[in-house]
Amino acid sequence: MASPESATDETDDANRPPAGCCTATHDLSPDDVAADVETLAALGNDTRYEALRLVADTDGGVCVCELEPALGVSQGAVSQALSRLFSAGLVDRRKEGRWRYYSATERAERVLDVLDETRGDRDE
Amino acid sequence: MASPESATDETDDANRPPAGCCTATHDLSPDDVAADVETLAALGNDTRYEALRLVADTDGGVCVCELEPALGVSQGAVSQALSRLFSAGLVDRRKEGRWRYYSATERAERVLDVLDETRGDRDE
DNA sequence: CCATTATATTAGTAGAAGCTAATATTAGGG
DNA sequence: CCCTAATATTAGCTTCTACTAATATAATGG
Repeated sequence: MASPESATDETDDANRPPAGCCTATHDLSPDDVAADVETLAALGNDTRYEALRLVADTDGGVCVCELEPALGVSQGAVSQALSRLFSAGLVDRRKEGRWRYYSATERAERVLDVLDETRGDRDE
Repeated sequence: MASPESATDETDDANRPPAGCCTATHDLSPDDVAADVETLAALGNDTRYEALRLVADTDGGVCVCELEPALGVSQGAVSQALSRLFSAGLVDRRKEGRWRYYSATERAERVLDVLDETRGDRDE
């Protein structure tokens, strides 16, 4: 935990890693980080990921009842999954009669595309 | 739960949602789904997300000791975070002397880029 | 060899997540 | 109005997560 950047002593030279060391930082605001993490966490779950895939594959939008059999969880769970995707900005919803149709947002489509394009890249 | 696709009765017409209804499917193998979900779940956590951002922002690679102060968790936790990112295919690692350097994979860079490009898109 | 440093691993635990089942809400049609 | 169907919400429970603290492993240098 000595993280050699110590100006305390110049004598030891082999004790310091090459790169511009210590306490790296990035330039994202806490809000941006939170938004990204929420987006990713929302998708990092089988039920929600599959739900989004199904939603994204359908043009007109999908209603909850269509997803229930495909996802194999209860109606309540499907509704919860879609709500979470919605608040993460990954789906839009539109009400029509007694149904509610969900469709993927641009952000969602882009993320899914990148996953498709880079899947199987075991390292670069 | 009646998911109107029932050929049982033609009489009710208002009872059926417009789109090609029921039991949507996608065309990904279970392994692909699992890989994607693991990738996303690995990133859907503050510590690991920040760790990847820091790793991705540094050219030569970052060693564990540099991340510990920035992430504000214990050394063990940093190591666990990086291990998880590694097995999710989001970082590569290289050993050098007594340090281990981590760097972001192509998949990781692409995902981060998409997040940057689409952040703030509230729908569309 | 022994001490030290960097990282990994393990056990234990507090808290979060995700499900089901039950109940509430909203909309349409006799 | 009341009944039914689609979806949302809530409570409760169980399983998983992510951490800390402690310990193990590897590499370097006296």
